[in-house]
Amino acid sequence: MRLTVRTRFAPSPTGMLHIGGARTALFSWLYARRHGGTFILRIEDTDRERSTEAAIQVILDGMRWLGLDADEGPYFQTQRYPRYREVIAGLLASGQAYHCYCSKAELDEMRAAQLARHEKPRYDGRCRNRSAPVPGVEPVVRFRNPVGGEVEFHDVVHGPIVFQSQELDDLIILRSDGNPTYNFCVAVDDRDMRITHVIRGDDHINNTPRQINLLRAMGAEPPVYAHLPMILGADGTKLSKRHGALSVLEYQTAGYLPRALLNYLARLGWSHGDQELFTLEEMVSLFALDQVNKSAAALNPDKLAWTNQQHMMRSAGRSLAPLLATQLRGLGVEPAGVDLGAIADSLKERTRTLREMAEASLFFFHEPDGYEPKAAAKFLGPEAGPMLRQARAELAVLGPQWTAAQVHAALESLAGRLQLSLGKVAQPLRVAVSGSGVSPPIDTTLAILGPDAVLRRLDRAIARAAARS
RNA sequence: GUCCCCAUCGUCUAGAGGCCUAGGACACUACCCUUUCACGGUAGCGACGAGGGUUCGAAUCCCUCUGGGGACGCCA
Repeated sequence: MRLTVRTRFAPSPTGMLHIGGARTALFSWLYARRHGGTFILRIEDTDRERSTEAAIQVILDGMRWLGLDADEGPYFQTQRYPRYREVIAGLLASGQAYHCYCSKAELDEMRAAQLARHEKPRYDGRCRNRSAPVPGVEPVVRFRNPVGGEVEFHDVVHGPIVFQSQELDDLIILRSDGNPTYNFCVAVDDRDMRITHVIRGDDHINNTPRQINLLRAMGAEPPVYAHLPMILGADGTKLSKRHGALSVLEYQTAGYLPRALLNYLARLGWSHGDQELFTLEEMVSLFALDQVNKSAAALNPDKLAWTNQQHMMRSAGRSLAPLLATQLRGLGVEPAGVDLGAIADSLKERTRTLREMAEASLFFFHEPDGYEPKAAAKFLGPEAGPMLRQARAELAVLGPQWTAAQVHAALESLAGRLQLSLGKVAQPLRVAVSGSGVSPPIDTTLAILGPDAVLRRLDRAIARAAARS
C-alpha cells in the first residue's frame, strides 16, 4: 500500500518570503495537491537571534495571498524543544551522540590548520571518546557520524547522489545554550511529521546526507528528496536584496495577480511541453517532480509581466474591480460611482499589471490636469474646433441612449458626413477627454465616462481650440 | 582549498540516440489587422560551452577540460 503523500514548506523567519521561497512552497503544495496529500507549513525558528515575529507574519501573509493553504501547521520548532531534548537524550544514551567541550578558539584553530593543508574544514572528533566533563565548560552535543562508507540517495530531480562519509563530520545538534540546531530539528520533524517528500532548494543537497544519517540513527527511513534548482536575479546572479529579491507581498503591491505569479514561478524549472499559460487546476493536475529542471533559472521581469497580462485578459473585469480599487486608493483616488468592472475590461489587454491599469484609468476619475503636449498639438489645434463642436452636438442628443453602440453609431455617421475616417474623428475626441492620445476604444471610453463628463471635457477642449485660432 | 550540483537562442524552456534543417515563449525587428494604444496574426533575428570517446548515427550516453552555482558555522 502506498503511503499518503505528505510534503512540507519549512522557511526560517529570518528574512522575507521571497520569490525563491514562494516557488519552493508552490512545488511542495502542487505535489501534495496533485497526489491528494497533505501540505504542511513548519516555521524553523531555532535561530533565536535572527528570527522575528514580523518575518513570521510576512510568511503567513505571503502564503495566504498566494493561496498556498497549508493542511497542517504552522508548526514552530521553538515549541518542540521538549521533543528535541528527548531525542537527544536517547542518542546520548545509545552512544550515537556525545558531549564536546571544545572552545570556539580551538575550533577556529582547527579549521585554519585544515585550510592550510588544503583540506575541507571539519570537526576532527577529538571529543568522541572523552568521558570526563571539563569543569566550567558548558558542552555542546555532537552527533556521532558513521565512520567510513558512503551515503547515497536518489534525488527525484537530480538522480543518484553519493557522499563519502568522511566528508561529513560530527555536527553539533545541541548548542551550549541549550538550543538544538537546524539539521537535527529537520530530521526529527521530518520523521515525526511523517514527511514523505522533502522538496526544497538545492542549496540543501549538502545537508541531505547528514539528515539521512540522523534519521537512520533515530531508526527512521529517509523520505524521498527532490532538490529544486535555485532562482537567480534577472542579471543571472544570486538573488539578494540588491538584485530583485522582493518579498512576494511587493508583487501584490506592484499589481500582480497571485495566479499569474504562480504560473510564472511554475514555469521556472518546470514545463509541460510548449504550454506557457496554466490555470491553477491545470498546474495541479499536470505537475510532476520528475519533469523539474536541474539548472538554475534567472528571473525575466518582462515575461512575468506578460504572464500577468495574459491572466488579466482571461479574468472578468468585475473580478478585477476590487483589486483595481485597491490600486487606485494607492494612487490617492477613491473610486466611487463608476463601473470599475467596465474600466478593467477596457484596460486589461492594454496594461500588464493592475498598477499600470490604475494609472491608465486615472482620467476616468478626474479631468486631466492638461493635455499631453504632442497629442494636443496634433489633434487639438484650431482646425479641430468645428469637428469637436459637431461631435458635441451629435453626442448631446443621445441622452439616455448613452451606450458604446450608440456613441459608435453617432460618431460613425458624423465621420461619414464629414468624409473623414473614424480615426480622424476619434483621435481629437480621445485627446479631449483623456488628455492623451492613448486610451481604450473611443466608444467604450465615452460610454464609461458618461454624458456629463464627456460634454464638459469637450467644451473645455473646444474652448481651447478656439483660443488658438 | 575540499566536497557537491549544474551547462540548448539575451532570458524561460522543448528535446529520454535517428521524428532536429534543434521546436515553443518573453524580449527585439518588420509586416498584417486596426479609431489610438494594446490584443491577435505572419515573418525575421537568435542556442546545443570546448575537446575526446561509444555508435551506422550524439543536443541526447561516457570521460576530460572550461565556465557557473552551492556547501564546508554553537546560521537556516
